[in-house]
Order: sequence, then structure tokens, then C-alpha cells
Amino acid sequence: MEYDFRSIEQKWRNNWRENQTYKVSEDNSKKKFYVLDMFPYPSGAGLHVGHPLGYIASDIYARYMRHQGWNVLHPMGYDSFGLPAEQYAIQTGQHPAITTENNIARYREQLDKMGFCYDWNREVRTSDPSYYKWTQWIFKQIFESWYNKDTDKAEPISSLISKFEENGNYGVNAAMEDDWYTKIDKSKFFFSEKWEGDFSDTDWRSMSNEQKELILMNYRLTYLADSMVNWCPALGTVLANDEVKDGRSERGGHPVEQKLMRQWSMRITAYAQRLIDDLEKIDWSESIKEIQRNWIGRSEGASVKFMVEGSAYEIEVFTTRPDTIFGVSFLTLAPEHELVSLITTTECKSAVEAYQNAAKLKSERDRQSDVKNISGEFTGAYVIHPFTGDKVPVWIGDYVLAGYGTGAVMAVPSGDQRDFDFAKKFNLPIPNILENTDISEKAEPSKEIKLVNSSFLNGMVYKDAVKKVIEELEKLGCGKGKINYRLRDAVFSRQRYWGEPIPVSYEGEVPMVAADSALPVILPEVDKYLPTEEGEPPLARAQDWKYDRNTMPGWAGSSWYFLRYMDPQNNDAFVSREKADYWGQVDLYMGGAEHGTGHLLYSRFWTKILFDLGFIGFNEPFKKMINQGMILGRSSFVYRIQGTNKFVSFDKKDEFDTQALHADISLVDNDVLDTEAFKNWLPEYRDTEFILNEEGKYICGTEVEKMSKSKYNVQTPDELVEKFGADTLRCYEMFLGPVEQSKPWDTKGINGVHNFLRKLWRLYHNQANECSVSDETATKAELKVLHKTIKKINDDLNRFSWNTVVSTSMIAVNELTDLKCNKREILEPLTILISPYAPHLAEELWERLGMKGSVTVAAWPEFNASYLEDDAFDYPVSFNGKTRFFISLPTTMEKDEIEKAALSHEKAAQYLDGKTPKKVIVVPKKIVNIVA
RNA sequence: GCGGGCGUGGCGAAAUUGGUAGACGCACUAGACUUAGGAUCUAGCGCCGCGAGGCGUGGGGGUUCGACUCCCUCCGCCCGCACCA
Repeated sequence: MEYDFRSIEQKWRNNWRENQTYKVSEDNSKKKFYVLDMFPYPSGAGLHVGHPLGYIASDIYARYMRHQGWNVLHPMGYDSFGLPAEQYAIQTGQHPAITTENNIARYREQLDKMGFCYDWNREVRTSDPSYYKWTQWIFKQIFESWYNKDTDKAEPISSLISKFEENGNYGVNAAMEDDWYTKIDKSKFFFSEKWEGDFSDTDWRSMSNEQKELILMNYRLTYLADSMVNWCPALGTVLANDEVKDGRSERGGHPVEQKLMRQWSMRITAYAQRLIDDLEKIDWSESIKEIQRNWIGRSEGASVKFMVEGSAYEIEVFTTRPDTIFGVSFLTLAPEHELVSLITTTECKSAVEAYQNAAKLKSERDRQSDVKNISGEFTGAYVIHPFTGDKVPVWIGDYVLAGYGTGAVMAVPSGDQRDFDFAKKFNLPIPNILENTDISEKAEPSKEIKLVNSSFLNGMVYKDAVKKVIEELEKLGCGKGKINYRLRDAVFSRQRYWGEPIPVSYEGEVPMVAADSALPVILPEVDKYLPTEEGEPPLARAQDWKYDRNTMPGWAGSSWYFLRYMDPQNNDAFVSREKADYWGQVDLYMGGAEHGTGHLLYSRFWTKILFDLGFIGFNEPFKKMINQGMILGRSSFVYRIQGTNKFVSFDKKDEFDTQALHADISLVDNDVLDTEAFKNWLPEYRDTEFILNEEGKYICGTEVEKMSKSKYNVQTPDELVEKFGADTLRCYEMFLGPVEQSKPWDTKGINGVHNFLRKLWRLYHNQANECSVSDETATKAELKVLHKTIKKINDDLNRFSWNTVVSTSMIAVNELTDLKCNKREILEPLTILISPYAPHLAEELWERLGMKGSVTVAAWPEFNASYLEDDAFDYPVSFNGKTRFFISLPTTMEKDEIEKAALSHEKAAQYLDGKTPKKVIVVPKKIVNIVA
């Protein structure tokens, strides 16, 4: 009888469930630690071996911290609203709630098999009404807030209304929609008795309710507005910027087009600066911080207004190089820019409209791939240069993006390559404003060159010129310093069924948010999950539906779920302030880096709002994050000889003209194909013939690819758990390499890890499989193994290096086997040390040793350095009485051996003084330190 | 183009503060054992060389007594962003 993982794991799973071993509660006498995994979307395919990688690592860490005496919150749940369940519903008519329920059951089964120590009492599901009630409630709070730029935080809308009642909006410094499509310059729109300018409107108090609401809509942190959105016709919904990759939808890869639609948006732009600044406060990888910084895209510069000649219109541009303003030779507007139709002269009208239409027809993707093709059209209009008074022609061109800055640029061909190319193509002037610089071939963007032909900026370089020119622009009132962000407000409406209803009804144009008592607004039943014939979203099919017909995006529920785990059953609040204060930030967040611009940004955003409004006491959700790498599949290939049903082994395939086809990896063992199983796999292969190699085997070719059903390379954890046990799988996944790294899945090494666990088992059991632990006192050598292991495992876990933790355990077990050590004194602590990777096994052994109580509350063994005292690894080597270098040697070496080793460094020492040292003195480091 | 990361045996990798490079595991080789197991045990396993010895962490250079580690440069790979004004 050997290590019987099946019965051990079964037994402990039941034990944990019956005893609620992993249930946690708030306990003020203990320090808290919050370990969280990104919760999964329960897809129909179930878990593959890539999913658990991060779960295993965080589970190990959670156990470790629990052993160390921390009160550890380690929950799991499901991000259960989403597209696949809805698409499945459209195809089959099955309600997405049922699909989701089934998938969750499957996930749960798989997760349980792997022995995770989650507190399932705290499970959350975003699609559960008791959960999305609070998603809707948070939406309400955001709706009832505005962003005060003076206090630099969100405040309840009531504080804004008091300001309005007092002074109107004069002097109100709020974050507002910065969207040129609407073309309302809100900085000039005032309703106040104190305002004496031209645009004064009526007094706040005398306005109708509807008027008030429409004004407030411009201030709310979530607002309804006509915005240019990514419309995906194939999916029938709008998408947020982060859901679009290369002009196609991230899910499904369907084309996406730009469309003006009335939509809910979240004013994330108000938080742009804080989202950048607070990255400094969190322990995330540099790469993911950088992804967020790029996405927010802060750039410093100036906005400059150009008056259109002979009209009252003015064109505002954003530039990062206001210092080059004397090099402007034309302006370019995005073809969609609203002013285009208003300023274009009659002679140019038809050409400009043709260009606009052509641009409209181009998809975002075509436009991007057409980058090298310079195109544009003259509008016939001119603007006046604010300093020189020169006439500057206004062009349109699709190299100017509608969605960035103001959708208009001042073109400086001498300094910007795109402007240069445009000028060359259309024969526009290229004035040189750079001292001693040849710009006949290309633009020169350097900031170090002195300016010439630039009036009051002559002789200055960028750094000084920018300050000066902004000063002058402000004096003239036609420009100012400005920080521009690439980040856009986040579109919040989705024309879909399987999501949270937006708890808003309408009275005319005015949105009325539902009362708290009306929450949750339950997702209604519909006859079909498709849009109506009129193109209305699926919710329009619901009977007597009086709310908004859109639903919330997938990221709504996932932006705050980590808070709900703290207080999952609370019916009076999304989380009580007390519990939120106790558990606080997530101390360790484990998940994929692919959410860099989505979930991770939106959760930070919502956390900051909830912090500003005083619901929670921290403004960053995830203190430390580790991004596990993707586990790639290792596909197997068979080689069919063209036009036949003969398949040739990989090592002989070059003798034939072959076609590579995927073979299911379950038919392949160590790259050898089970030919009989292959014949029975798919009907088309029934009559296959094989050309085998010399050894009579059919060898498959391999390739590393993303795991996918169509490539037949998906490895489910279930099969491996069945074959080797959960502990082996867990250890093996950790042993594959650094958790952050992407790596191909390869089961070749799994035996080694399995054997390690068997070896551990044998330390406790004799050949008859009887527990055979002795109470003899451990020897010094044995204690040394133990304490070296404790130290190393502590160190490795504290630097989140799970793979070396497993290695260290293997070394320890090897050494104890060599010492034939089965002393209780050693094995008990060793068991706890190894338990993070082999929980079931450790606990089984623990019980067989007759220990009382639960392992999860047992203390992690203390490291005792005294056992390593004479095991000083670093010996300084002295020549001529001077310490020259250190060598690391094991203490088991005799003194003359050490000297011999040191002497081998003589050559190195020769470089020091040019001569061979006479004497080598070797002393332990510690003594040297004391002398010094 | 910009930004981030990486490059070590046949393979996955380790080396934590600049100090014995390749721990641990896989694969492989030879042997032992056996109630034949996906078992265990012993020995070997970076490259060249019979050997002494020499070489070796992508290439080249530098700092240092000493470099996988720090600096410069080139090459290669991965990831993110990209007509962002």
C-alpha cells in the first residue's frame, strides 16, 4: 500500500465541508489579511489547467498567512453576467440564468477537487439579485454625485444644488463633459445673478424641474449624453474602449464602427490624474502600471483658439508644442469635426462632403491600416494666427482623430513628421523655425534646438518658450496651458439582456432614478433574447417594463465585488463600514494582466468614488497584485500524406508531402500516438493507416499554442487530479516556473513531483503502510535540515516565489530520506511547512501522528537560527591580512579543504598586488564582524 | 515609432545583497533490486579534451580582487500602446 491520494483527498474534502474549516469571521484580536483571486466568468467549457495557476498560488499564500496567525479572508465567487451565456440563450432559448447555474455547479466541483481553502459562505454571484441590488445602489450613488475640482473629490449632488441656489454655477469648479460633439462650451454657460457677461441665463430657483435636471446631468458622475460610441452591429451593442482591440470587438472579433448615440457614461475622466498619481502607492508590476499610464495618456501642452476669418466661429486645438506656434502653416480638423460643415466655402463644399462621407464609410480598422496613405481636403476657410495675424488655411484630414484632444490640430510641418508629410503632399508651406536645422527631407521634433523666425520666442528652447508662449496666449485670451488625457469617459449602457438593469425610468427626457425601496430592479423575463424588430434592446420585449432598456456592462458588477465578500449577506448596505474598515484593502490580488485597462481601472475608479463619498476608508482596492502568466497548450500534430488517408510519424514526415492536423492530446502520451484510439476518435479517421518509425511508434509533432477547443490541446485539471491527485497537480503547477511567466503546459515532469509526495509519505510510513514515526530526539544534522527548510520556505513565500518553495521542500525531503529520519520532532513541523502545497496529504499525516485540533490553526514552525550557527555560508578570504573576498562553503568541509578552495582563488588575488599571497586565512564571517 | 519585460545545459528552471553558475525536477546513460511498479535504490549527466586542463549565463566592450547579477553597445524574443498632435 502506498500513498492513496484518492481516499485521503475525499476524506478531507468531506471533513472541511462538515466542519466549515475555512469559515472566517471578523476578529479584532487578530490582524487581518485579504487574499483574493480574480473571480472567473463561469463559461461552458469549465476550468482548464491555466485557471488554477493563480488560485493555487494565492491559496498557498492564504494558508501560509493563516498558519502565521493572521485572520485571512480568502473568498471566491463568479462574474456571472456576460455575453456567452446570452449568446447561448439566443441559439437555444435556454434562459441564461440556467446556463449560468449549470456552469457554476461545474466550476464549483472542479474547484473543490483541487482542495482550495475558500470560505464558500461568502460566495458572490454578480447575476444574483441580492448582489446586483447593490450594484444598482452604487450606480445610484454615482448618479447622485458630482466631482468638485476644488476639493478634488466626488461630492453628493446636494452640495452642488446648494451652490446653485446661492450663486448659480458661477465659480463652480466641476468636472464636466469635455466633448466637442455637443459643442456647448459649458465654461461660458452661466446662470447666476452675479454673472455680468453675455451668456447669463435664468436664475436656478426660477427654473423648472426639467430644466434643473437637464443642467444637473452635465455634472453628474454618471450621465446621459449623446456620445460617439463604439457600435458593434454583429453583437448589437456598444462597447467600451477597452473592449475594442484593433477596431474589432474583443469578444468575437466583429467589426466596430463609430456612432453617435444617447448613452449612459461614467465620468472616469474626472479621476484621470488621481488614477495616475495613486499608482505610486500600490505594489503592482511596473508593466501593468505603465499600461494604465499609457491608457490614461496624460500629456501636457496648451489649448489655442484660432478665430475663423470672417465669422464668429473659433477653432480650438490642443498641442504639446505651443512653442512652435510660429511654425504653423495650416490647421487640420478631423473629418467629423462639427465646425467643418459650418466653415467650408461653397466652392469646396462638394469635395469636403465627399471626403467626409468616405471617412465615415471607413471602419476604424481600415482607417488604421491605411495610415501611410495621406489624404485630406481644403475647406476653403482660413483662421487668423493669434500672434502674426496671418491667414492660415484650414484643412480636414483623417490623420486627425476625432476622439483625441479637440479633434483639431495646428500643423507645424517643421516639427512634426505627420504635418510635414501632409504639407509635402498638398504643397503647403514649410516654414523653418529651427536654428541651423535642415528640414528639407524630414521634420525635426527635437526640443533642444533654439527657435528662430518666432518673434518673442527667438533664441529660446522648448523649456522656456512653452512658459513664455502660454503667458502670451493667456494675455490675449486665446489660449491657455492645458493637460490633456487620452482617457475617455466610460460608456455604461449595453443593448443586451444578461446584465444588471439600469435602475432609471424616464419622465419625458428626465431620468428618474429608482428609490432604494424599489431595488433591486429585477431583470425581467423576455420571450427572446434578441433586439426587437425596431432595433430596441431586448429589455424592450419585457411586459410593462418602465425602466431604461439598456443593461449595465460586464465591468459594473466586478468593479466592487471584493467589497461584497467582506459582508456578503448584508441586506442593509453593500458592506457595513465596520467590516470594510476591518478587512480593508485586498492585500494580495492574484489574476491575469489582461484586465489592465478594464476591470483593474474601473475598480480603482469605483473605489475612489466610494471613498470620496465616505462609504469606505481606502481609495485603492488592491494593495499588491501579482499577475499570473498564461498557461499555453502544447498541441500535438499528425501528418497526413496529401490526398490519402495514410498518416506518417513525425520523424519520417519529411519524406512525404504532408498536411499537419491537430490530434487530441488525450490520445497522445509522451508524443506517442495511441493509433487505435485515434481511429475511433473521429469517424473520418476510422480507416486510417499509419507509417510508423523504426521503433514501431507513431510520434506526433508538437507546437505551443493558446489552449482552445479547436486545437484539441485543452488540458482539464480533472483528469490530472484523477490520475495523480490534487496535491500533485498543485505542486506541479507551482513547480513549472515563476508564476508570473507564461509557459507551455507539459505533463512530462509531473512524475517527479508525484514521486516527491510519495517520498514524503514514506518518511511517515513503513513498508506495511503503518505510521512509523519515532519519538527519538532528532540529531543536529536533522534539525539543521528542518531549520534550513523553515528559513528558506519563509523567505521564498515572502518574496512570492512559489516554485522555489516546492524545490526547497523536495530538497528537504531528499535530505531527510538520506538521513533516514522519521522523528516526530522533525516531521511535525515539516508537515506544516509542506502543507501549503500538499494540504490534504499534510493533514492526513498530521492526523495519523495523533495531533489534536485542526491544522489550519496550527502555528507555522519558528525558525531557529542557532541550528545553523556553524553553517555560515559566507567565508571571507584574507590575503596578507586584508579581507579580499568571500567564498561560500558548506560547514561539512574540513578546514584544509576550505583553504584549498580558497587557494583556487589565488589567481584572482594576484591581480590585487601583483604577487601570490603567502598565507590564506579563512575565518567565519561572524567573527570578522565582531572584530570589526 | 514609444513604453515595459526577457535572453543561463537536451528541456522546465535556481542562484534572495556583486561572492563555488546550473540547486530541484524532467529526459537520458550505466548498474542494483524486485511480489513487474507510471515503483525503489546507487552512480553519472554544461561544452571541448583520454588526461592535465581549457571554455562557458545571446554577441562585443567596461567597472570590480570577483559579474548571470551593475554600466555602455549591438542582436534576438515576448507584452502593451500607437497618425494621441
